[in-house]
Amino acid sequence: MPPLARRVQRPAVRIATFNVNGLNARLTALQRWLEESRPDVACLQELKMPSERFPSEAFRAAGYEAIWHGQKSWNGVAILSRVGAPVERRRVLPGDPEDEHSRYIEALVGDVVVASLYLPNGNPAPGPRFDYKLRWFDRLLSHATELLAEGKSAVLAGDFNVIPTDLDVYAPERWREDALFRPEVRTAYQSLLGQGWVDAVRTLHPEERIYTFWKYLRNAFTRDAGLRIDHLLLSPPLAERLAAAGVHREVRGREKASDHAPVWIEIDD
DNA sequence: ATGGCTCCATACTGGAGA
Repeated sequence: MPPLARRVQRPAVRIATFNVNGLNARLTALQRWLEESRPDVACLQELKMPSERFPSEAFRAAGYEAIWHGQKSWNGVAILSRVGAPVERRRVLPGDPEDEHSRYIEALVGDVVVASLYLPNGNPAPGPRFDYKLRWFDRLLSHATELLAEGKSAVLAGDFNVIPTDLDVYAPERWREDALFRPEVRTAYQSLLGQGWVDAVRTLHPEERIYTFWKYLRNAFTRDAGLRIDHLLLSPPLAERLAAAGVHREVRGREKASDHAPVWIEIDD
């Protein structure tokens, strides 16, 4: 498509992902971000609350219908939409009936398959927690293949806990042995791309240093000592319509901020 | 290798995060 033709079209759908690091602690900041940026679809991670405490009324008041999968203290994922209620397809990543972490939820929003995922952190590595991360990643690879086979517009959005390349971390050498950066997880991430999934932010900004997470410690945000670990991966039919992508960095700089910033994309109609 | 910070639990301290 020629650039001019793209420019005159109106973006039809804006999809965002945001690891809120505790929905109770973040509700006010989250509501402010929703009012300001008005994403059509927002995928949330790290709710850190039981499902029965999810503040669905607060989101409805803001114009969003939601589906969610919480659990006490840890994990928890949700999908919000203001363009029609998300129609849930699954709330568990297939492949391990023993896995009780709430790290995956998937819905149809309009004609787009939307998945909100929170991949395990995996530290310390090596060890059982890292093994769990790799097993979870294998399950994601299997399911992602099946999603692509449907041929639909689809997005895998969330906190992948993967730093894809040296460009995605402020100090690569310090992170080599970390569970977010070890070769095994980078290879798994590359396998997703190899299947045909498109990393929206990196595709539109191939050379730019873009971060989505900064530790709370040691003024990491002020020093811009960040990582890019929150991603939106698009199936080919959706990637064809990708118009813009970025990070709402300013949200990370506010009072009572999450340690992650929202990541967003715009999809042409 | 550790600690710095923030969240959650039923807590005055510890686990997890990344």
